[in-house]
Parts: sequence; C-alpha cells; structure tokens
Amino acid sequence: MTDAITSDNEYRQQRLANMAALKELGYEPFGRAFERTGRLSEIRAAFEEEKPVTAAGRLTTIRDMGKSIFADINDGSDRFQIYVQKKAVGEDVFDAFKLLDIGDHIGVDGELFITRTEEPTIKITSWTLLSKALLPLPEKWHGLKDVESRYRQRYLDLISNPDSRALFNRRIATIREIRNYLSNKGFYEVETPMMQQQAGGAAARPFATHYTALDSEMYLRIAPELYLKRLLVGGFDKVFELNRNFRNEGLDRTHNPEFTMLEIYEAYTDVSGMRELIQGMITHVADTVYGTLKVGSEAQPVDLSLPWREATYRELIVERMGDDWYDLSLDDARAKAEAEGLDLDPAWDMLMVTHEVYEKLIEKTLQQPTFVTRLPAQLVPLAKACPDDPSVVDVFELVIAGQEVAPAYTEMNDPIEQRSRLNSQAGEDAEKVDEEFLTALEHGMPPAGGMGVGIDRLVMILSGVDAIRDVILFPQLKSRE
RNA sequence: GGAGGUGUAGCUCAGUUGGCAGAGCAGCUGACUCUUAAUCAGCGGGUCCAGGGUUCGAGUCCCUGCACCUCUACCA
Repeated sequence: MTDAITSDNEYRQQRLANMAALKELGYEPFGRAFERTGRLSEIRAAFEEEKPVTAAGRLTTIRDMGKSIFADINDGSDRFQIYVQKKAVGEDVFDAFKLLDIGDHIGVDGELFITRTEEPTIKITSWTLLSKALLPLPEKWHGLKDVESRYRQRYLDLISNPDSRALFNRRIATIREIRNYLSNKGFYEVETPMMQQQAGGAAARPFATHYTALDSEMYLRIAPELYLKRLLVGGFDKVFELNRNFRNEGLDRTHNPEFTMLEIYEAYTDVSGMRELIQGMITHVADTVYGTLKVGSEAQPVDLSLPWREATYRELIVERMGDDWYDLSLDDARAKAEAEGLDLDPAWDMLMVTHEVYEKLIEKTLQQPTFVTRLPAQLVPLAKACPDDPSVVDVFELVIAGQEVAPAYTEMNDPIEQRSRLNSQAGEDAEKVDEEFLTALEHGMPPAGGMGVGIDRLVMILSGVDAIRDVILFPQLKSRE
C-alpha cells in the first residue's frame, strides 16, 4: 500500500501501454506550457453559451457513452465537465481520447454549452496531452481514507478529498488575512535568524546542527523573541514575524516539531494593547475567512462575539475550588485536589498544586474565548509584575476551546532585572545566556507589549479539527525504511 | 516510556469455529450519441505489513519487529 509508491502493477503497465500508443499517434506524453482562457473557476464565473474557451485540468472521471464521452477535468480551482463527440472531433481524435486515463492532465479547446441536465460543459473541438499519469488516483467516491497515506502522500489527499483541500485553503487565507490585518495596523513583517548560536526566547530542547564553514554548533530557533526585541531597541516600534519554530520534543495530536508561530511586539504599549490587537485580528480572520464569528465544530462550538471574557487566574481557581482555596493548608489543598481526581507529585508546593488544578481542571473547560490574567510571577519569569501586586505578572493567556492560543506580556525592559532572571534560569549553564541580547537591552528597549500566537492551533480551533497533522501540509512522520 | 487499537487487490472495506482469498469502485474486452457514483454483459487482478512459531492445514492462534491511530506519561 503506502510503500508501493512506484509498484509495477497492472495499472502502471496498462498506462505505460496507453502512453506508448498515444506517442505512436504523435501525442507527446509530457507537454509544455499551455495557454488557457483562465482557471476553471473563472471560466465558470464568466460562463456564456457558445463562447469559445481553452482550458486545462486533470481528468477525474470518464463516462464513455459509445460515440460520445463525458468527462470531468479539475485544475485545483474547480471541476468542469467536458463533452467529446465523435462527430465533432473526428474519429482519430476521438479514438486517441479513449487512450487517456483518469489522472492525466489535458488541455482542451471547445465551446461552452449547457446540457439537458443543465450542467455547464465544454464541447471540445480538440485536446492536447499535457501530462500522462502512470499511477492511478484513489477511488472517486470514498476518496483517500488511510490516515498514513493522507499524510505521506498529501498530494493524493488534496486531489481526492475536497474537505482537505478546503481546510488548507482556509489555512492559507487565515495567514494572508493576519498579514493584511497587521500590515494595515502599521506593523512591519521582519525575518530574524532561524539558525542561532543560542536557542533562546523559550524553554524547549532545540535541534542542533553543525555549521561547517565556522566549525561551530548551531541551533534551529525555538522562538524569534530575542531578535524581535533587538529590533525594538533598533527603532522598529511595531514588528511581527510569522514563520516556523522548531522544538526537539515529542510528537502528538497537538504537537509537530516544526510549527508556525506569530510573534508581535509593539513599543509604548502593554498587555492591554495586545488584548485589543488579538481580538481585532482573530475576529477579522473569522469574518473574512469563515464569514462568521461562530466557528469551530459542532462538538466544540466557539463564539467569537466581542467582548471576550476576562478573568484573573485567582478568580478561576476560586470559582472552581471554592472561596477558601487560598486559605487552605498545603495538605488540605492536596486532599481537595486529589478528591477531584488529580495525581499530585509529593514534592509540589502550593503554587504547583494550584497550577495543576488550573491546567487539568480549568483551562480545558474554557471553551469560549477567555483572557486569563494576573498569573503568579513564578510561573512567568520574563514578564513585568503588576504595579499593584508584585506576586502576579501583567500578562494574559488567551484560551479558546480549552487550548492556550496566545500568551501576551508586558515585556521586561529592565536589563539588570532581565540579566538576573536569565542567569537564574540558566543555572549552571551560564554560557546559555544570550549576552548580545542583554547588551541590546542596555542600550534601552522601549516599554512594549508582546504576544505569541500559535498559528496551527488557531487554524485548528477556527476550523474545528483536533489534530495538528490535519492543518500542516506535510506533518512529521517516522521514516518507513 | 506505558496501555490499547489498526495493517487484506490501485482505493474503500468484508472475511464466521483454523479448512479453496471476497465485494464495490478502479482496470481490461464488448454494447451504447446528454452522461454526471452513467448503465448493461463478460474477464483479469493478492508478499493477507515483515520475520519466526504452533498445526495435517494460519488472513484467522502465539512470539518478535515495523508503521499509523487513540489514550497516557514526559516536555516552561
């Protein structure tokens, strides 16, 4: 099955024979550029009976009626019916057409008409072979269901499963609309290094590689953050980067080792500026791509109507675990959490127990968009403290459909404080601290709000799919050797 | 890392108690000038994921491995 990619079976033999026969008749099996009136979707949109058109596409079905043939071609924009009549094209051209197989790319000249069953159709006068397909397509009715084949041979999935193609069209449109939105707000899109001497800006195991010319170890970035902040120092007041991050960690339903991340930084604002921005951005995408603010799936409906709920971390904990939660002794709190079915590490303190409650019992239940604010400072070492309470930080986590979609910070711009936090984070690996970044901060980074948005996850939530592999064209899979 | 599930024709799937390997679509031959999952008649097509084992006999039972899926654990 999936490993028989170039298997030499009867289908391939038959198609090779058809190709040889066509060659014999003067048809070049692998053609060159072919000028068409337009995409099939454009031809359909400008349909006019008796209008001459030139079109191209892949043959997807053939209905042979004897002296006339109906077939469908598809160019990725649309499917369109063509009609080949022996009387109209002549016997030689007609007989040669019968040597075509489903999957072949052809170009056609003809005239538009509407059949008795009211199907817009091209009645062809001539056709050209553009590319012979030597292997068959998946079945027309059931499509390609085998999950592994759908990922490994995504092209077959895209050809035979219209839902999959539609989902990737939405992903493409989502990314385009995010860029439009941010560009219209005056943000500059920048590109910063994906290969870094130190993989900073997040805590994750990086992929390591070796740069031969410099004879040095390099890492694929786990986040662009530290470079984007250098640009804040350099005078870019509104920047974003929308591109790939790489993390050398496990694979599962919601994690792919390379994933698409949007990071946004804006000078002279703070976390509340980010809140306005993300609400505007996501509702813009929903409006323009989905045409509605009611998105997600039937099982996981999401209503993006504004305003979105805002709740402090503490409020959510108390709401779930009772007014007295923060007055309980560690033992009593543990007992209460365990009674809720949580499995707690004996070494955990109150902070960790409480956070386990948040992650396991609360976050997953936040179906509608919720800004969780005022997180404990210990959990978020790189954000600024709230002015009225240094034990909590001025951040939010936007949670939708039980998933963290966008964390935002009022960014740390004090180089002294930043250095001490990075040092304590690095522990004994002092060389892991990005000194050049700290130097940049000492030149003065304006106060700023910053935010990260996991694009794959956003697409999953808006489209209501639950596997990240379904929104990444070529997800990571193990080698089959 | 752990547990469970799946793997059969190009594709989608059946396969009973261990007893000749099945269907639909696709392919091939033939019929058919408005079909659209075209229809009708006929014909081919298998490394049953791989490797061992049990048995007179294994797609089916046992062991090992591989891939994929789900749950779980780890992962700021």
